[in-house]
Formats: sequence, C-alpha cells, structure tokens
Amino acid sequence: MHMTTLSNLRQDFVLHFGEMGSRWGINRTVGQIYAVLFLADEPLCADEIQEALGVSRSNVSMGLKELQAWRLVRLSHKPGDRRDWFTTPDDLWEIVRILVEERKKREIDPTLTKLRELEMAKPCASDAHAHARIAELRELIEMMTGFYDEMARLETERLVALMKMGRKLGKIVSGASVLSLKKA
Amino acid sequence: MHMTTLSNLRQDFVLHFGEMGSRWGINRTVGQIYAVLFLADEPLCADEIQEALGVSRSNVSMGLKELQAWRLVRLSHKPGDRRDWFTTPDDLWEIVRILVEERKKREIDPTLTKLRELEMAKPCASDAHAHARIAELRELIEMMTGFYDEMARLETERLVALMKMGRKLGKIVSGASVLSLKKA
DNA sequence: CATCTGTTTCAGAAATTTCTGAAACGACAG
DNA sequence: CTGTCGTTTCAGAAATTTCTGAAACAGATG
Repeated sequence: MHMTTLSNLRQDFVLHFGEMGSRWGINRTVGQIYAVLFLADEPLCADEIQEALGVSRSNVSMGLKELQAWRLVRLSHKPGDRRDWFTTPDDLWEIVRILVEERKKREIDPTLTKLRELEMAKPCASDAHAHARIAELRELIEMMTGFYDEMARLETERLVALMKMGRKLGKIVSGASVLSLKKA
Repeated sequence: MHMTTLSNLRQDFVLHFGEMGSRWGINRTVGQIYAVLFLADEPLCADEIQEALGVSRSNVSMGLKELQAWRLVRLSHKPGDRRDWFTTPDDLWEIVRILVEERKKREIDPTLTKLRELEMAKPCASDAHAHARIAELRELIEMMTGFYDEMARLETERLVALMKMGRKLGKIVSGASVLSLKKA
C-alpha cells in the first residue's frame, strides 16, 4: 500500500470505506475505490486509482466494473485521450436512490419472487403454519416495497421535506388516516 | 445434507435463505438456521436444527449464537428439560424493527462516527473539496437516521397506516409543510 | 499491418471465511 | 464425587472469495 497521492484525510476515509466494505456487501478494494472517487475533485482514471491504493491494475479494473454494475460510478472521456475517466454522481440523493434500488434488487426481489412461488404450491396439511408464515412475510415485504416505491417517486425536495418532518410524522397518522387531520 | 424432517416447502424456503444469506451479510448456515426457525410451529432445540440441516453441531451452535447477537432468535426452556429451545419472534414487525436497527448499528453508525471524527480534523488547503463532501455525506446520513428514528417511534399500527398511505404521501409534502394541508 | 496505449480476462496464488470433530466446560442428579 | 446431558470453544481442514501478473483483446495511428 502506497497511497502516495492521498492526504491524511482522504487516506483515513478510504481505509474506513475499505473496512466497511465487507459489511456493505462489497469487498475492501471496491469500497476503497469508491471512497477515492467519492472524494475526488475531478474524474480519475484507473491508473490514478491504482497509484492511490497500491493494488493491482486488474483488481482496480474489476472493482470499477463492479461499481459500474451497481451504477455507483460513471464513465466519461476527455478529448484526445483514450482513457476512461471515472466519477461518482455529485448529487448525494441520487447515490442514495441508486443504492437503495440496487440493494432492493439484489436482497429483496429474489426473495419476494421465491415467496410467491412457494405460495403457489399446494401445501400439504402439515405445512399449514409454514404456509401462513410465508404469506405473512410476503405481505409485509410487499407493503414495505410499496412504501419504498412511493417515496422513490417523490422529487428530492419533497423527500427532504418529508424526512425533516420529525415529530409531525406521528401526527399525520395519529388518527387513522390523514383525512381526519384534514377535518380537524 | 439430510433434511429428513423438512417438507418440500420448508426445504425450498430454507435453501433460498441459505443462498441469500451471503447477500444479507450472514452466512449460508446462519440463513438456513433462521429459516428453519422462522417456519417452525414451535420452539426447536439445537439438535433438531442440526438434524434438519445436516450440518455439524458446533456450526449450529455458532449460528445460533450469531442470531442471538442479532436479536433475531429467542431462547426459552421447558420444565424439566435442560436444553435451550429457540424461536423467532411471532410478530414480523418486531423482526423488521430489530433487523433495521441492527443493520444501522453495524453498517451506518460506525461510518457516522468516522465522518464526524474526520470533520474535526483541520483540513489542509487541498482537502477543501473532500472536507465539504464528507460534511455533506454526514448531513445526509443524519437526516436519514433522524427520519428512521421518527418512524421507529411509531406504534406498529401507525407505521402500517403510514406505509399504506400510498399516493397520499406525496400530497402531504406537496405544499411545503403539513400545515398548509391542515388549513386547506 | 505493425505498434502503441489502454482495458479486460483468466488461471492460479493468497487471504479470508466457514465448518468440523474433539475436547473443555457447566450444571445437575444420584 | 462421579456420571450424564447438554452447550461452547477452538485449532485445523475445507471452501469460498479476493487478488495478482501475464496474456488476450480493442481500437487508433503512422
């Protein structure tokens, strides 16, 4: 590990993202690559990332590929330069949206599909409880993903407004529906 | 792998949870143990789980320990029986709350702490952009965890009401605050 | 078409995580 | 105290994941 080009601040940040990587379902190098790009003032090319992290060129290449699969880094070019230049989106909310969506796709959707499939099968008598439990779980997940879909619809400004509502959130659903609030 | 005691339905479910385990940040066996318990009609002891999954006794023990650390399984006893009997909470919403809280603890909180720490350090001139980016990220995470805290406060019934609001969600924040809605 | 610059692939090496059987441990009963 | 029944720990084995260097590839240029 060289990291000759990184300031202490950046280095510390990058190392942290590397460590957290495994908890986040990506590996250390991928986490570090993302961190470097996240802090970068301007687009970086693969060689600069390699230099900053001191890992092999192919490792950088694979990491970038994975980050592109996650849609977490973008690719651009400079005139008269064949290299790929990488950036993370400037807008943090966009990053959050992508992250949640991708995680949903990988961690939730396959299970939802499987649960629906299992519910189709006619349960043998002894499976009554299991069958009910699966149905219950499917309903819960559907409710939560439905809620997510609604939130994802909102423009960022409204999403922020919603999130900043704080204690008012409880008020809204304090009766049974928002309608009762309207009348009050 | 024997799984002699599991019906096809359960087996299929268990296998799926095993495969998803790695994406969820737990390992295959832990995922399978959880799945077996989730579907079980009544508490199971470690031996029954071992029998159902065909893995080693110690592996079951470690898996159960990890699930207990996640607070995803509970322990009970029967009179005149020394064995530990395990269950998952009946209430799925409780499971969701625990899951989100534990994931926040493991995946978010350490980073929030680190970001705050990094912000303390006086940035050298060249770190202006990085410093700003870190601050921006910290603010975003604080807003989201604040929102989460507010949601977590709600009793389940109200949480469900909120999640079922569907398109109304957009309406609430369509002006600037809920107050404008109240007056309407 | 040979060369130069850059990216990607891939098979094996290295590192990490997971799993196992054996032994240690603990609590209780006789 | 000793034997039984159960859980836990742990060091090494097995499996999986990650990483590397070398080779293949791609496309522009002279």
